[in-house]
Amino acid sequence: MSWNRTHTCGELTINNQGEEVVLNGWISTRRDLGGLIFIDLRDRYGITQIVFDETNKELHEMAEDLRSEYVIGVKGKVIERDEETINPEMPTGKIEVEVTDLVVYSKAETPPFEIKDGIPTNEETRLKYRYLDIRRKEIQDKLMLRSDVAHAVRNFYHDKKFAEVETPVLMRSTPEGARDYLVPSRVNPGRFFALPQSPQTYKQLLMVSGMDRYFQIVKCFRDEDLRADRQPEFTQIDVEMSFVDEENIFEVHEELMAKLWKEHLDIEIETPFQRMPYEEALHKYGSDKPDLRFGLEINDISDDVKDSEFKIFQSTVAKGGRVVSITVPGEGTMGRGALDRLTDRVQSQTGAAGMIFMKWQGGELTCSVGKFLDDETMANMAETSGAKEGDLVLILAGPSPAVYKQMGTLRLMVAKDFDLIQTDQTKFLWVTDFPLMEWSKEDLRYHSLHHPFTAPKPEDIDLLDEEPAQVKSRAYDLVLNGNELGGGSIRIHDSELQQKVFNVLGIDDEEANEKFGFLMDAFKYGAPPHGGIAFGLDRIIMLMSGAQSLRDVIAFPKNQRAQSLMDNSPGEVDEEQLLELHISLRNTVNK
RNA sequence: GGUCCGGUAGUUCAGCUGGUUAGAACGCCUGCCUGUCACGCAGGAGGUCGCGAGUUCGAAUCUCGUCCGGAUCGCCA
Repeated sequence: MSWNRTHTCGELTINNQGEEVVLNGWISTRRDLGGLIFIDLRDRYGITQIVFDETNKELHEMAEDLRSEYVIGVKGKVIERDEETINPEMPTGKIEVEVTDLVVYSKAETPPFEIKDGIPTNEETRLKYRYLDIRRKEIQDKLMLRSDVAHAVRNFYHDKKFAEVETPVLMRSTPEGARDYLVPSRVNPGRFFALPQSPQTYKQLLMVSGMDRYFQIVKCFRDEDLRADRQPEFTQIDVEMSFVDEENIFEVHEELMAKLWKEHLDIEIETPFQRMPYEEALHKYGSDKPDLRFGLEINDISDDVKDSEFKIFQSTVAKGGRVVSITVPGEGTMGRGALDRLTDRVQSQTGAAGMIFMKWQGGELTCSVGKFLDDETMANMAETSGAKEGDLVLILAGPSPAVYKQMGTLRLMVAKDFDLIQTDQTKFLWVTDFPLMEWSKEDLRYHSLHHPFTAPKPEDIDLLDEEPAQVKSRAYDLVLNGNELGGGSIRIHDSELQQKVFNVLGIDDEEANEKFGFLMDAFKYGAPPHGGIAFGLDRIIMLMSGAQSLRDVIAFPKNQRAQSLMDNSPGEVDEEQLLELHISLRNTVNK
């Protein structure tokens, strides 16, 4: 049984002086001065110092046995501290509680790591004892931010007349996209549910149903390899709206983002956000999620060098590739060794064949392949690159668009190396006009860039048959400081067009009908034009809180092998369970 | 699946050109201490150097294999 607390450990101030109070909490630290014992009592709300002196011998003896992380309750009186013993660092630092009664609810073993902020303990240990990790304030703060943001998001959509609708977690597996997590059906031998990669089809069906505006904060699942910013189960803010175009969706969500950043980080965000077509993002920044907090824009110097003596430049341009550059201001003094190391990194991280550099120093242009280039060519290259005296120009050559992506990676590397990123800035950006599909060399067919329900730009529909790769889509991504926060599109709401897109994607009528027949049928009964978007809530919280890893903003995350080190999942199951599910394990599985 | 980094006390790390009994800090335990808040002081316990094989008179140290963790590429509509 527990004593009813009168206050939390974060709320007593000088105004409570003289009050008899009851506190419950964990022992954070104990400072035993012999006749006097101080304890920092901790709960989610804060820390309050409690004091035991020797006026009550029995109580003092009990206090001597208290240890870190014991869970206790105390009754006592709020005392104003003497001037010289005030702790200005703590909100409760002007008072302490003089204990008159103590109960130990539960003792604690010494934890494997200290429960305090800034510990260097490796993640493996922290994940195994995640319940202890979450006792730490810096993790609790992140979970509280997440809780507050989720609350604000719900209020925001409810205020705008969105309906919060839950969609199935057990659904059918669909082709396209990420690998599904599968769930066997006991009552349907040999059949499987899939966990949703997103509630995409359901939210579109809700539009057909006339729900008009839908949102959901919903778990999604993708069975792909993990990264610091990628977990197998993650949470989306999922949205769909009827009778809208891109601008309507942008407007609502610019307001949402501005509100979140203002109310939770006290950062003013200007709206509307900048918009940039995919092609511009690729050509200027070498990325579909450009970080706009620094310059280093990419220049196309192909025309300057296509007739030069340097064979690589010549042949690259002749084969339809590009020669591109970035100019690093004031770094013309960079030494050969440093440039070689940078070249190595570029090669190993981007697959670029090599890197060429040019320096402008003392009024003279020098280039690593200068003996093949005349002065005029180098002058043109420098001019197109926007270089000035003292600058360094880095050049890559290769097939497009690969060379742009390589340059995009180099651009980020250089920005980090030379500390060019203005980290105090918050640069939201809509990237628009994505290609609808791209050719997959592996599968020898077209793949949707976004998903197969994305509407093509009306003016490009005629290109679907002849040049699918040229068709632009009505998809958009929201990017923040080089991170993809979310993406969406205006959807196809016409069953014939949908069927056509499936066909171009290599899904024949029969398969389309089998896998997506329900959606195309639905469109035959009156489908409103509609579109939507989904944001990664985990990623938003990660960026808002400055966390380095998604794992820090998820209460119970998985490690890189998609395992939970705490409960040791996934685990084996009994033969009997498998039997019920009509499943037998292949003998390639190592037991 | 590839590449890179790492694995030594409860924790974080040092030791790694092979050579006495594997060290430090924090934590933990004991004692002293009435104004601490990173309390202080004195003392103490704590190790299968991830695991296996090899080289060697001798391996934490060198080699190979393997397991584990992380970063990253592929992958992620």
